[in-house]
Amino acid sequence: MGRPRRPSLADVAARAGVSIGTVSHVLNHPERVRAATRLRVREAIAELGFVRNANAHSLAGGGARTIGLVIPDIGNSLFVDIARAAQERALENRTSLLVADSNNDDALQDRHLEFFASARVSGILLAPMRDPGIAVRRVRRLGIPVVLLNYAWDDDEHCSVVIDNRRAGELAARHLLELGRRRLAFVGGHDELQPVRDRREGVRSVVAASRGLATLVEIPTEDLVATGGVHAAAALLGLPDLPDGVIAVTDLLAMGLLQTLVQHGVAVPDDLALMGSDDNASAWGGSVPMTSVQMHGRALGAAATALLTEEMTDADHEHRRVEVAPTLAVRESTAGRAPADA
Amino acid sequence: MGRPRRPSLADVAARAGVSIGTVSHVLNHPERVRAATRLRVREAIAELGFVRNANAHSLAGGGARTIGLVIPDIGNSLFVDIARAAQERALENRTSLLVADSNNDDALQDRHLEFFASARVSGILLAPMRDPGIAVRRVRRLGIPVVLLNYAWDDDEHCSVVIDNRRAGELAARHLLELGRRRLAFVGGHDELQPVRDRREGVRSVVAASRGLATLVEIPTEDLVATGGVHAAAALLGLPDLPDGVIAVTDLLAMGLLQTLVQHGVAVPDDLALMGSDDNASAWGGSVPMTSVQMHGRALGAAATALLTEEMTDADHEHRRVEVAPTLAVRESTAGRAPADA
DNA sequence: TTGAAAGCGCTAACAT
DNA sequence: ATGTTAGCGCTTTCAA
Repeated sequence: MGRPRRPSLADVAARAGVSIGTVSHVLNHPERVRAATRLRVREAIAELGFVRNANAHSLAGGGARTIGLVIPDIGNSLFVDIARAAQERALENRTSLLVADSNNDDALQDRHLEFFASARVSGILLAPMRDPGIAVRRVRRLGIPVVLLNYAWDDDEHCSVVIDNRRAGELAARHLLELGRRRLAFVGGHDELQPVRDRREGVRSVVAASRGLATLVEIPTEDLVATGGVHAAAALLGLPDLPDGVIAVTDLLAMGLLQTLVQHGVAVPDDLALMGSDDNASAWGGSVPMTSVQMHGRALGAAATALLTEEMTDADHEHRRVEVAPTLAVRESTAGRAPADA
Repeated sequence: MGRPRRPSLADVAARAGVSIGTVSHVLNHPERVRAATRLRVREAIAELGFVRNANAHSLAGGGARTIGLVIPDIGNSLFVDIARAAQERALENRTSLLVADSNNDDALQDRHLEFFASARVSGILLAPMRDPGIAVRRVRRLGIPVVLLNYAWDDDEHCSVVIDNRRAGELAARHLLELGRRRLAFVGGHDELQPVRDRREGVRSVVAASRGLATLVEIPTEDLVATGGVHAAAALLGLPDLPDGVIAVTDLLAMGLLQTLVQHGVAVPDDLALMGSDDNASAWGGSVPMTSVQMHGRALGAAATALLTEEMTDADHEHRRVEVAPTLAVRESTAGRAPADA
């Protein structure tokens, strides 16, 4: 009892019979210490179970080697992909990646930002659902680099990596038109969400360009997961004329649609071609593999981390915006059996 | 230019015309400060964009109010559920939840543990895939409480919250037997993974108890996601006698199986009843909703956080083990249309 | 090669 | 109610 918890540098130094400065050296500049001493110190560290206090380390000027990632939804595979790739890139630079989920809550997002800021992380990756507003400015004022992910925000204060969501919508609509579908529907979300808005714009523009060849009906949903799809399917079925080509703004939504439509005897893709976007890893596991617009989350995460790393290290860094192009993954839900899958 | 970055308490104090101690007080014990002064200080804080340095805060003895969660796979919905519930509970106590994904890599898991230890977080939730070994002991020696999630480790040094995986296996096997299935198959994973082992034991015990009524074939897979299921389906189809009841150790695996089996003309559930476990949110979105053993990740996460919080605050804390009972969610993949779904 | 000492930004006594 | 000051554990000159 009473044995000092949390051994400090001083404890290690005492045990190894050296000064505290020497211990610090074997931690940070081992080459400046004689091999024998180094060994002795390392033994003391092991025996004491010493773990360097990162707070003191950081306070005293040691580099932070931590980056924070703030995502709106840890259940969304796009952000999972982003996180995975970001972590891989971060580890290559010997830095840790911490993930904070803001659960689509702006206040929580701000809390997380503030937290990372107060922890003085070396950089932040932020994937906001809405305008991150002043919170992100606060962070920047502290000199902590922030890279915006998946959100187009026009100012030149930070780098950003975005998906061309408009193009995603265009790809989807064009695909259905090429399959001969004419009565299109766009299912998804509220206007408040930029990616939803952009994808819908893309769809609209293609339909508009068809000069009356195709029609478009838009069905908003409360959420972007399977439940929303189930409700939207009911709305579709209530239409006087069932669409023959449906674009869901997320794969989960498409899954919910699929399930309900099939239960009501609608043949997919014969009666109705259905597609999602995001290329959710789980979406292609169903019995009708889902056509989707791939968003390349891994590319997003990797690019963002690269930008952040550059900003963290290069003194003369110029803010840039990287666009990741979506691509089409054609599967059974639009193309039928024997699809030209990737 | 050269205006001092990262305003400190001293800067705020100077700007507000008070002492540094006063500023600290408005941060930590606002009631001890006259309203007018408080206001002045808060204005200075806002104008300067001051964000308290958590490192210094923690160093000087301020509570950490952070808990770290280490999970093996951020793509697994069980851990996503755990993380969500843990975050909710943590927020109720005004503490932040940081997630680190160890990507099924023991070395990375240790790194994350070490990181949280060095950051002197107030507690750690650890969901290990294998024996966390000495790394977790290191953390404990620092006096940081650790709660083990989803892993039964017999020692009395920490609390743990576990799923009764054996029971999960039993539930699954019993369900299939009750449906009249006799030729069972268990698909999934290597022996190295405790949850897999336990679930299989549960299945075996039920089959054994049937006294020859039922048979069981076991099919290992390389991974626990859809790909593994696709391969396993091939193995199933190659069997002299196709099983009529298949238990996949994860839902993703079951999804892969389903897709491939259906493509080969096997009717689910008529020819073959198929079920998974974990109750992956996305699994029930397919056109054949998947029967699954629900693992109640949210309950796990909530219980673990509660235990951790207790250990963090109560001086006289007794380590406990909480068991969360799995339950059956019967859906179409075993019961056919009009299932008795929850 | 090693030791001594001055902070880093903050909290919490203790004074006033 | 507010100011002063001694650390917290570490890094980093600077001296020895």
